[in-house]
This record gives sequence, C-alpha cells and structure tokens, in this order.
Amino acid sequence: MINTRVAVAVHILALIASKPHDDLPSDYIAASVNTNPVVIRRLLGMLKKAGLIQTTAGKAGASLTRDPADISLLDVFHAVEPKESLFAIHDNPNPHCPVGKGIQRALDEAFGVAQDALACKLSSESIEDILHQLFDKA
Amino acid sequence: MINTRVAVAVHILALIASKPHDDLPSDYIAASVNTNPVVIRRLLGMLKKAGLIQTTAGKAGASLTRDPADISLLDVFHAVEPKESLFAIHDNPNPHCPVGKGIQRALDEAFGVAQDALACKLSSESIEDILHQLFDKA
DNA sequence: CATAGATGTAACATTTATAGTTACATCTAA
DNA sequence: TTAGATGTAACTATAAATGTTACATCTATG
Repeated sequence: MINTRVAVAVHILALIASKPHDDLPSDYIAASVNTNPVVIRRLLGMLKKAGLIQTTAGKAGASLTRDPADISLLDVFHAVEPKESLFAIHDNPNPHCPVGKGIQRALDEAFGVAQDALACKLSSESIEDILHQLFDKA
Repeated sequence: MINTRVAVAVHILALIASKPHDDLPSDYIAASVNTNPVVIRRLLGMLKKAGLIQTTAGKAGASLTRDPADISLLDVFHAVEPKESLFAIHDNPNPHCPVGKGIQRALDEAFGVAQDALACKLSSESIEDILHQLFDKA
C-alpha cells in the first residue's frame, strides 16, 4: 500500500486551490487534514521543491504556481514519492539458477508496463478534477 | 512502494512452472530466491489459499492448479496482498471543512481509476509471459 | 524596532509493516 | 521407524511512515 502522502498532498493542494485569495497557515491546513502542522510543512516543502507551489518563510500561505487544471495527480505523486519503482523486487536472487538469474529483469519489465498504465491515468487527473468532485453538485 | 511479496511469489511460481516434473522443496526455492525457507512456505500458503497451487503437508513440492498462461500477475497480486486499495487515504479529515468533508470520496474515485488501469495490465500478464521473458532468446 | 505569528527543519518518538529466524507439531515415503 | 518435508506460531530485527517537540529565522505590524 502506498503511503498517505499522496492523499494528503492532494488534500493540501485542493484546499489551497479552493481558497486562492486566502493565505492559509500550516495550522489551518493541518486542522482540515487532521494532523500535525509539521507534517503539512514537510509536504509543502516537497511540493515546493517539485515546483508546484510557492511559499515565503515567515509569511503565512502557499500559492499554486500554475492552474489547478495543470497540476496532475502524477505530478503530486512524483513530488512526494521519491522512489521511481512502484513494486519492490527482492535483492540477490541466485545467479546460478536460471530463474533467479533473469527474474529481476523480467519483473522490471512486467511491473513497468503496469506502472506505466497507472501513471498514465494519474497524469490525466488534475487538482481541478478533484475540486469538481468536491464542489460540483451531481 | 509495494512489498516484495508479489515479486517473490512470481519468482516462486515461475520456478515451479519451469520444473513441472520436479518436486521442489521450500529449501530449494529459498536458495533461488535467496531468503529463508519459512518465508517461502508462508507465501506458498497464501498462494494455496488463493487456489493457485496445490501442496501436501510432509511431501516436498508444489504444483500449479492451472496452466501458467492462466495465472495472471493480478491473481498473484491479490493472493499475497490482502489490501484492496493501492493508495492509503488519511483518516478523519475535518468534516466541518468543505474540502475535508469530501476529500476521501474524491480520492477514492480518483485513485480507483488509476488502480483499475494497473490491475488491467497486471491481469494481461501471465506466469507464462514471465517464463518467455526468462527463457526465450531474443 | 520590538514582537507576535509564521515558515523551515532538525531531532527524536511512536507505530506499523515487512522480512528473517527459531522452534516444533505433524505428515509422507522409504 | 526414521529422515526429510510442510504448516504455523512466536519471536526478532529492520525500515518506513507518521507524529511531536524544539528552535532558528523570517515577515509584517503597531
């Protein structure tokens, strides 16, 4: 199971996007997410490093660097998840066994195909889509 | 990142499929995977519970219950990964915040789409495909 | 310019999942 | 009967995720 960072980061970005004219302190965001403000600031740091938001030390609030429609869930995923492989593969299979020798490459290939499909879908969903889900009455 | 159980389980099944006439003891499989035999037996237990293999207590070896072409990586995934959701979602977002109130449902929806795409690809790859990757010369 | 309130970040604590290990009851087959 | 397996419980070790405390530093304002 993938950690909650992706979910929380989307929550944060949706919150910022939903109040573009307010400066939301990390305490406020933390109250919405229901966690510690430092957890929020850590994630804001990662989102900033990924270029998705802008902040100023000492000054409350964070702002999106681009339109919510142009921030995909894949962007968010990559911002908060450093590992490039979704599936872990065991180390040091026996190189003297025909299966052990080639299994890592075979798994890389097979898992890669699946991961690409996941990434493709994530790249087609945006923060704006999340906002619509949140606020558009069915 | 997803645990190594899926990778190891595929390794195990490929090994069994590659030697259909041998009874491979868990010690042998463990030597190929490079881990402890009990780890292998645990995974064999899960694969058996999922109906992918057959074993007999006290008797060496496990056999596939169906053709390698009919065992998909999605089957393996579900056999060793009990959680139905790939992405974790944080608990107890603030219900008094408009974003907090609806975020879980929105994320469920968004992540579900991506997870379905992943599952689709995994279901289209079989143990037989892995064997081909391992043994067919390019 | 002092100060209240914010960010940025290090350091530590807690919890949980994963993986490895030991031990042993039980079964199979020779 | 006995050697060699499986099945499984129980314990250990390790790592990752999350929560928390503390504090340096910055911003804006009276």
